[in-house]
Amino acid sequence: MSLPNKRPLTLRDVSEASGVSEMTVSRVLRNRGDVSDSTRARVLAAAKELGYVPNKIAGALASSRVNLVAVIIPSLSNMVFPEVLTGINQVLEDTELQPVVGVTDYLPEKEEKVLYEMLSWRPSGVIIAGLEHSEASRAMLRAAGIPVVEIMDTDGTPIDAMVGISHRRAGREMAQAIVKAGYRHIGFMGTKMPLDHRARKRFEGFTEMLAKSGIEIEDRAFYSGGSALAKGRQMTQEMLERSPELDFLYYSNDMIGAGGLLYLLDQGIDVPGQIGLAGFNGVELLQGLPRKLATMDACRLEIGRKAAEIIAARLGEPPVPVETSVTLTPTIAFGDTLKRR
Amino acid sequence: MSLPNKRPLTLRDVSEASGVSEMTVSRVLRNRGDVSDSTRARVLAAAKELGYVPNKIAGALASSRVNLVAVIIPSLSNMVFPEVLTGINQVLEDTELQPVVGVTDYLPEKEEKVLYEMLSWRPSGVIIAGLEHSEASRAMLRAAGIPVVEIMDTDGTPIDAMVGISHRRAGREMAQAIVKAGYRHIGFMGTKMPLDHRARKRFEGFTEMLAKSGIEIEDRAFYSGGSALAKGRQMTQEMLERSPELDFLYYSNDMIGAGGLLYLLDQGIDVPGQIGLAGFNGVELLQGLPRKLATMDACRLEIGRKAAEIIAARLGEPPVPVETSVTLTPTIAFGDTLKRR
DNA sequence: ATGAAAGCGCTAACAC
DNA sequence: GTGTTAGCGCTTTCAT
Repeated sequence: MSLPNKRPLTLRDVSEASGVSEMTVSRVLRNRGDVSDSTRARVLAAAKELGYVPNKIAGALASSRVNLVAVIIPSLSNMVFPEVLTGINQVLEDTELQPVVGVTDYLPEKEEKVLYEMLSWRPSGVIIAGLEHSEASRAMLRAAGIPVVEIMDTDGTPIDAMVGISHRRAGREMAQAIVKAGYRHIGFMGTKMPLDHRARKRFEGFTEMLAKSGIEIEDRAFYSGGSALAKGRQMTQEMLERSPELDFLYYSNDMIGAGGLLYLLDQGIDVPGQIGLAGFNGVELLQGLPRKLATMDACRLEIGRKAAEIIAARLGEPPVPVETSVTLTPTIAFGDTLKRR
Repeated sequence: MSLPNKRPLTLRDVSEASGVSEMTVSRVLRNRGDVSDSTRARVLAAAKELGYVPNKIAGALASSRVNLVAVIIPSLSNMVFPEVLTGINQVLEDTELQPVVGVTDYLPEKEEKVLYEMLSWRPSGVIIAGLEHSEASRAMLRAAGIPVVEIMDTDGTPIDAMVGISHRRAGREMAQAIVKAGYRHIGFMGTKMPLDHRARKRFEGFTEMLAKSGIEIEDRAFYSGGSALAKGRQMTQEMLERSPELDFLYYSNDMIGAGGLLYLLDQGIDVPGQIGLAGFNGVELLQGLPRKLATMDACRLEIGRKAAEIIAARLGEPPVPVETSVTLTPTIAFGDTLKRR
């Protein structure tokens, strides 16, 4: 531990301090090849003494191996992606691989930029949310020549591999459960995000299945920005004032659904008797609410784990062949806001 | 856009495709130096045609410049750090710098590991949460010879620069407000995290100020894991059953505070008349609750912004001198759960 | 305005 | 077990 040098330390410094060749120092620091215990000890002592931190940039260039996995997601703020990251981390922790996260804010141009930026670091693999990407992004991913796992959604064709759930089917199943429970006058609330393809697909599946029972959504509302809980409250109030005949409210995410639930309880409305409710995602938050919102788990942790496993398997030596398409099946949690039939 | 080659493209490929030297191609791609418009056009066309993505590893090694800023935080799951990241992003977006996030889970050993890992990529700067680090971590940070901004907390001495609030003072001020409002029997609930130094400092400031009024905390409880909202609910119930004399509950974060609030409202208890409540953080979620929890904003966005500004200023050409210690002052939001005096 | 040569700090491959 | 040599793909510097 010396005084702050201007010049960063190099292998050469450790080599000189320990009287061992750079090559041997390198071997010790990477636990490669045979090095005698005495030499190893001497090198480690010198490295520690100097406070040497290897330069991965040089290492990566020389070995053309980069232990990074690019993880590209739309957002960090809605609780769903952090959980996916947790799953990825859990798996990658047992490997040499390191996740590096990029955020796109649901913007294709930003996705393109982030992807370009990350690929320029030559990662060993990519995990990216969604199946919809700009043509340029798809081209980059194909050209990269590395494993690419598209996650969250399986309604489409992957570039390479995919892990997720069918949001269309999720929407259909919820519609089915609602109709089966006897609700007939349905309202929908969601985020104003034309680029959230998964929310869109859920909605499409939902309306499609309702149509089969001759039911149409009777009111809908979209929000953007602000506290989802507060918006859920406010939108629910507005919608019920506008459309008092509604007997079910379907929310595109649990947060606004929770806001709606709190509002209805406040008003003393009978849930799920007078009005039923359902959200989507299975967020942990719901556990603390006075009543449990019906929802559908998006299998976030599992998606993260599985995606990381595919990357790790592909990158293994030798590469293990793995399934390139994993569709998980979420189940409805009826909670206390959706009659069981 | 060619078929997936096994060998990644290099400058040389673009050079050959465009009939211009590698050096000139490099200049075009970085917008450096004088290049004739015709050459520039030819090069750009070739690069695009091939789908070339520059190799930053080689670039960084050659120029010994890396436009990365390491951001090291304890967690992504409690909403507070994503907001700090947003602030950092907002500022760095206007620069060449790119944040790279590492997560420590509040574990010093993991912090050390993550730091080592990140420093080995030779970032241009570090933003790291907290002032408490292992001796080895501090040594690494000093030896790195790059700007280091420690964030969130200013109760201590920074290695280089710091931006945050005084959690001790935050605790004291909340205690003061509570006593002033006439509450005398106080319970505390928090996370079981001996390594969350900021929560600890708030608690210390809180008890210290209470002591000045001759008041002592009469009951306390700690939790770990699970849904904070649910835990807040449950712990509040248990605490009030155990200590029915309490007239105020101070929570170490808003999430458990919100759980407590929902429980009390369920029970029909008069808040803030019979029992007052306060949390900490000013999370957006609270806006949707039936009643607003008293809290204190941790200035998360501003901390992120300011930290990034310091890094950017230090890294500018020429480096702009900046304050190395910024203490923001949060104010109490009384909401509907703390009598105003 | 463009090119040639040198080398960033490390590791692969081979020699001893 | 340990050392030597030759790059990895760029950018710097200097020449033209």
